[in-house]
Amino acid sequence: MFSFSEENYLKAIFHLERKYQAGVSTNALAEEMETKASSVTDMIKKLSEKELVIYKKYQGVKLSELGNKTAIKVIRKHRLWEYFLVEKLDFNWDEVHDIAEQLEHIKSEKLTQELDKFLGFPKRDPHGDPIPDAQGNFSVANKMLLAELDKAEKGICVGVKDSSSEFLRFLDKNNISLGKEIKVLEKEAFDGSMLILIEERELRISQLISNNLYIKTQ
Amino acid sequence: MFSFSEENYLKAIFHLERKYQAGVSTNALAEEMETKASSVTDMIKKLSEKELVIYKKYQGVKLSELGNKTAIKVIRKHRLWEYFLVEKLDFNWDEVHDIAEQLEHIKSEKLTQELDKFLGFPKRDPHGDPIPDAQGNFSVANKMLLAELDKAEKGICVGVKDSSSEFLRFLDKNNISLGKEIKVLEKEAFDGSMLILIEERELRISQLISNNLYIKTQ
DNA sequence: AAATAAATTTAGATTAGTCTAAAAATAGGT
DNA sequence: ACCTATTTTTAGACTAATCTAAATTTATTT
Repeated sequence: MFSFSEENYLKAIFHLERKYQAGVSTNALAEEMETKASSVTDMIKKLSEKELVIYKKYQGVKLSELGNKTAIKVIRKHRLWEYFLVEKLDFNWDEVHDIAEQLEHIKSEKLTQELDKFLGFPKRDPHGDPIPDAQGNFSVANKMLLAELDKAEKGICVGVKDSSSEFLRFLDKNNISLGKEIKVLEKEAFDGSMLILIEERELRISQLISNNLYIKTQ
Repeated sequence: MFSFSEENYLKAIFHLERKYQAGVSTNALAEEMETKASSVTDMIKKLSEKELVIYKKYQGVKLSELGNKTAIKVIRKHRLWEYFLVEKLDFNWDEVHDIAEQLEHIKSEKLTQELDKFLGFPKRDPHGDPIPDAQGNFSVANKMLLAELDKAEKGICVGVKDSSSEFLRFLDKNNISLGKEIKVLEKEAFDGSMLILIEERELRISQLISNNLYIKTQ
């Protein structure tokens, strides 16, 4: 079907499209893929020939219908495997990304379906991201960043924006996990830090932290 | 670490070494890998530079200590995944080979260990082949081919030599599965076929079949 | 609107893995 | 021991994915 590299580009474009609806630039894609702009141009041409993306020179790329469908399939597999690793093999949520990056490219419709069934058709991966179903549908939660909450407001922690091992381990260390309620006690205008209440504990967190935690209000 | 292709060559050499202890020929390897002899020579050179095989021009190859260890790790993963697919995801034993061929290349020591633990440290895969443990040790069963049994002898079916989907489905259709007792009622010298007794049923099977079924006698 | 800066593409090279065709080495038969 | 057939290796080419460096296009600034 498609190569690992092609699938990785599609996934990257999919994610970047959320940020740049007008079209994903070559440089943005190069940064996301940790490669050079010239390599990106080459690959985009190939994806364009295969009708996976819409591309006009110098104008950036967008996923075609087919490209979108393909990207979602890869993301579905990635998130199902992450769920499997955490729920069945006792991995911590900070250890699963790199392994899922490999597993997401395994080609077998039946495997994906059976895995989904075995896991009980989970709706979200360990980082709170929605898992697309077999038809490619997934819920787009009405979540917001903790940093956007005002003083005295509260919400449930539902996801992380940064899912690096470093950030996740920081959260573990401070006993912040998905599903817990967080209330903003104070906001410091000077540095953007905030004092929060979580499980009876008061905790001061920097803006970098609150900018990477997704919250659902009420 | 090593590429998919390198790992596949190591695995192929490992399997062929059982047949050709003196060294695996370029042509034998080419046939096993379904590629050309010239491609094999190129790859052998690379494996030799990486000290995975012992190679002298025109003399065939053998796995080095490192090559052997590496091949066994890949085989361990292949068989663990096959077990997973059959026991946890309800795959039939004839459907798992190609998927395991992909999964065997996933790189993560921890994943392999946790999967092994999750599965309860199984000793054999769905085709009766032994699963190497974390140290690379596995039992070499004292099995023989059904075709080698004489009239009136019996044994337990413990494995298959050919694990193609076609052969396995033939066995399913005739209700022959691992663990069942088979008794040889008659042997036909002319065509090598035999009449066997399995679960009260009498069945005539060709030599091609009896040559691909492993039996353990007491 | 021209000059400059930034982004993007092109040209040409590189590596891994493969191929075909030709050359070289080994093995077998007499 | 020689001739022939088979096996194996070498030489040169191809594709996918990448790179550097140069050229081109677009964007920004004055």
